[in-house]
Amino acid sequence: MGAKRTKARPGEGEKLRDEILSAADALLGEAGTDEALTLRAVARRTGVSTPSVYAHFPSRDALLEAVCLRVWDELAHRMREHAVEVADPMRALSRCARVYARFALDHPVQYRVLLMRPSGGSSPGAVACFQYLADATATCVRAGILHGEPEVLAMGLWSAMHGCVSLLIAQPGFGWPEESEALIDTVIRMAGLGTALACRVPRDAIPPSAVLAEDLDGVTAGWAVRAGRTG
Amino acid sequence: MGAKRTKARPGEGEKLRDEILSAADALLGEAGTDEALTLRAVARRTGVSTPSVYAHFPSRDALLEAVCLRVWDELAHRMREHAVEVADPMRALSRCARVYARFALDHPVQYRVLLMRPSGGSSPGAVACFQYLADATATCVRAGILHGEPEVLAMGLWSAMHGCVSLLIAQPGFGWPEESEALIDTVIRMAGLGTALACRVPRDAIPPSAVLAEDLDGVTAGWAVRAGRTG
DNA sequence: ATCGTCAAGTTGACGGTGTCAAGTCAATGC
DNA sequence: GCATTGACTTGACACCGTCAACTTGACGAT
Repeated sequence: MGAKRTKARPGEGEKLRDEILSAADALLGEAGTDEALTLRAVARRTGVSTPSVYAHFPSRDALLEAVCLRVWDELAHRMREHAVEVADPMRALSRCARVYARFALDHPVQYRVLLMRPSGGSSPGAVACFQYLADATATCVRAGILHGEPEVLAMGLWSAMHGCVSLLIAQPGFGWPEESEALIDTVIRMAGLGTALACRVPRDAIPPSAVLAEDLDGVTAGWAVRAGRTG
Repeated sequence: MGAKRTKARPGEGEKLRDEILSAADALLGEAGTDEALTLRAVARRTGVSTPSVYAHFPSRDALLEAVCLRVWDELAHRMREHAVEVADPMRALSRCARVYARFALDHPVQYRVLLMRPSGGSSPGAVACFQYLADATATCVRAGILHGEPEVLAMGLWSAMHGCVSLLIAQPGFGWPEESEALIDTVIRMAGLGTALACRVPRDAIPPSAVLAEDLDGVTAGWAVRAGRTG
């Protein structure tokens, strides 16, 4: 809309900031790429001249980051919503990871901008993403289920989850399983069980295959029964 | 260098293509960002006019992809070099994953361009990366150490490894362990062991924490001895 | 030896981009 | 009523990818 705007009164400059963010958000949503977020496009859509954006954001990148961070509130909300009433810490962690993946795939553009781009320092989006997983991991450690430094374990889990969703986002043409949920499930199970194991066996690499296969067969025979009963 | 070029003779047009690729490679290396790869900069450095690049590459993106794919030969070479003479399939897989991570961190710009960007189809770089891990995984399956669909297991492993290195690349300011090798080790152990376990326990989620902790304690007590002896 | 041909490169331009310096203009405080 | 000030605009700069049209120069054939 190129409709005329009545100039805001002194003190109401903040209102334009929100309008700019909304216009930017709409652009991202419609185009599905951050390349569509042009200062000129944003300005045109807000009904304002291009350099006016600079009154509220120091650069295009700052605007891009700000508009992408907006949806992070939703991540916080989903995390809170799904974390309650899950007594078992390991199941809570798995739930947390699933919410994480779902959030990333629901907001691929924003996730890509904040987590898959060279960011000078550490992006606030990344810190938030990690924190939720780290909290759930720490709970497992406190409960005696996982052993080791919670932060390191959480980084491992985060890596697995991020790798999964970022590949799904960046390489949609790869021959993934028809349902991306299947891959996410696999990664969650793998990362969860792997973390549980990796923090118990000694640090010097993966045990030899013979040992691995033999011991695992014993363990999983038991699990096959129990998990079937209680799941 | 703006030095004059003697125009190539007919049939020697391919030579310019290589010079362009080299110039582009140097630009990426010096700047550490693909944003420095400007058609004008490439042309200037090659001693040629800007549109001449279009005789060999249909677009800037095509040139960028081509120059990044160049280092993939090195990945192939490293894989072949390190894969030989590792008899234990599980150790070979772990070795393969380590080489993968090392390669990615040694070529962050190229890795980012080919794997961390929205690519219409599936990028050849991604396919290659996956293939090496998939081969090593398939060997483990054939050896009876891992069970399940090799492709799915490999995707899980790939996710974990890619997540690890892509976060290290894109979020260098995050509070990672001082030595990135430590994180890589953790992820490899975690992903490897997790894959070994996840393809054995039934599909319906992670076992309840009580079961998990109890069984794992039994397993890992044995491993602590054996792995210490044979590692 | 000269000419036509044709590949190889160049010139110049177009529309688009982020960004900045200077100017405009209405509402406010005195 | 006037100066001030914040909000916004105008106009420009340098750069970008890309394309159409033009020039150049080496070659084979005559």
